[in-house]
Amino acid sequence: MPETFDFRQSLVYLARSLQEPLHAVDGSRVRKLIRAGDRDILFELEQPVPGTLRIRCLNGGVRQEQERALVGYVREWLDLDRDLEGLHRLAPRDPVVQSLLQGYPGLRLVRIHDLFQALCWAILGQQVNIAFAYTLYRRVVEAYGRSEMYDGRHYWLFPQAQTVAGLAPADLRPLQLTGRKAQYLIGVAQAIASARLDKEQLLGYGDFALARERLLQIRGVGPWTASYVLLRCLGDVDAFPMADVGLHNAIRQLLGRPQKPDIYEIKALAGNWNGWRGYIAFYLYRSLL
DNA sequence: GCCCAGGATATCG
DNA sequence: CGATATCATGGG
Repeated sequence: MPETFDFRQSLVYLARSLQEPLHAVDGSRVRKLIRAGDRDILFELEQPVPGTLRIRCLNGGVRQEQERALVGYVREWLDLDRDLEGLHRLAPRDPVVQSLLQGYPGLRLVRIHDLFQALCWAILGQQVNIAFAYTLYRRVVEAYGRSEMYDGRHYWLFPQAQTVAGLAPADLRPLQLTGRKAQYLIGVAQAIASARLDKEQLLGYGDFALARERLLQIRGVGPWTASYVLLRCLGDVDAFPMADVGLHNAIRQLLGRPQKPDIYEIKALAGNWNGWRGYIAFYLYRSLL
């Protein structure tokens, strides 16, 4: 376990919404259902001793190969393999970074493994407040995802792209998605289901700028959504959703300003964060909880 | 009732 | 290319 990691910080972020359908935080542990090849694995993550993490499968045994997949999943989910030295080096000469690192020591990016899920979450979050975005998200999951019951609670898997690809906007409208969000989601689902869009393909470019261009070709994916997905799903820690009003507000609070800084000031600030703009964006999101 | 919210797109000058 | 209109709905 890296020294610059505090599991409790992950839990705070994971517990930010009571409507979150895809994992459940309960005190000092989190439970989550994931697809693992031929079966679904419900696992529990806990920190019995500082500096360690314990992964336990709750719904049956795991073969060695599944165990490896599970460990890999967790390492990606909580961004455990990242060397944050570069980020910490920024702090001494940047009051914003210093304040964030002091405020949330050991916080690491919480990633979204599934590309379809990440894109949907971003699209649902476009131009609406987070609370409403969670409401839409939960409705989509509960309408088209799979769930497994454990210990009196449902654990959900995000819907598969193939499922949503077969829907019509009229199917999603009753969930109170706007006509546009419905179209965007279905379009993204079709792109992924038909393999025109694929996470491995995006990572395979070996250059996040190319992945970004590819994402921007998708209808409904603009600069904000592309950056958000690059950060949360693809792990591009320099991807900064510049147009994000939430980030603007986080920076305003941090600087103790009455009004949001304009785009030029934000660009100037972010200019000092080269290589780590996305990670700092995640810390800024955290500061809004 | 009003303003805001983790935007994207089409259209215009 | 930059500014503007439109979408469209809940939260506070």
